[in-house]
Amino acid sequence: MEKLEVKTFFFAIGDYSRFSILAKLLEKDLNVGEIVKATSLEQSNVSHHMSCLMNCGFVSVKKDGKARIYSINSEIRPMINSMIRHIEKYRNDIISCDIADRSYISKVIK
Amino acid sequence: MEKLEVKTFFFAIGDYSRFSILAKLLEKDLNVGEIVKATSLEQSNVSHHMSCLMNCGFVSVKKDGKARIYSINSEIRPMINSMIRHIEKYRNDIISCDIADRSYISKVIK
DNA sequence: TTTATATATGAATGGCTATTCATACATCAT
DNA sequence: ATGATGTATGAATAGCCATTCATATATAAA
Repeated sequence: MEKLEVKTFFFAIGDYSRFSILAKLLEKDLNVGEIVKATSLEQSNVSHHMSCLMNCGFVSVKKDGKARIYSINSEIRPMINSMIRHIEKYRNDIISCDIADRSYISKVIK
Repeated sequence: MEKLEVKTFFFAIGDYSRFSILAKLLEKDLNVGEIVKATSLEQSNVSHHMSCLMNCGFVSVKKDGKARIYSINSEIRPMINSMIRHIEKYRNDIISCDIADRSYISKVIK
């Protein structure tokens, strides 16, 4: 396990917006407009994120008229599910951590 | 699953240095000096990371003379293991992703 | 007490990168 | 064709945060 794959893995999946998109896609396939509504992200921003998720092999896409329908790749479903379960189970522990660096995060959370 | 816990979770675990430390701690408990050797990080840097991992509940510490021996908390062992397995299994897919953003990463990897 | 070793803490900063803005491209309807 | 709608792309930037440097604290040995 070397630096490149670990950094790339967390770069792709460790961003809140991208992880949220993957979580939504666990439930059902969505086109870009639907992802925009589901996440409250801007359209161009969503497209950038989808480009990242596509190229890292986390999602697939198919055309449907003007729309592009994205679906999560089945191989990563268990991984995402286990991360979500972990975050939900240890929610309180995670939130209660009180490190200096957390101030960085707090500033960003609206 | 809300923004704060997701961001905090990935903030703590999604950093390569911290993830590497956790991976080392899966094998055996280590004091700071041993972590320094195992990861080639600087001592003060390791201490900063341990502070983060402590406060987020990922590791525990006990004194042993001048040394502080850190151990990974058993609840997160399965999670870290599954992440490592995933990264190793899909190593080629992860590495072969060719997104614009990857240039950010490539610059950093030595 | 003095010195040495192990670890922690505080401040500063350089560079990564999510987001935004502007615009281009693709498809469909009229 | 022309307009409308859905999506992608390129460039710019603001600010997060890992790392480094300097220093403090803690413990042990002499």
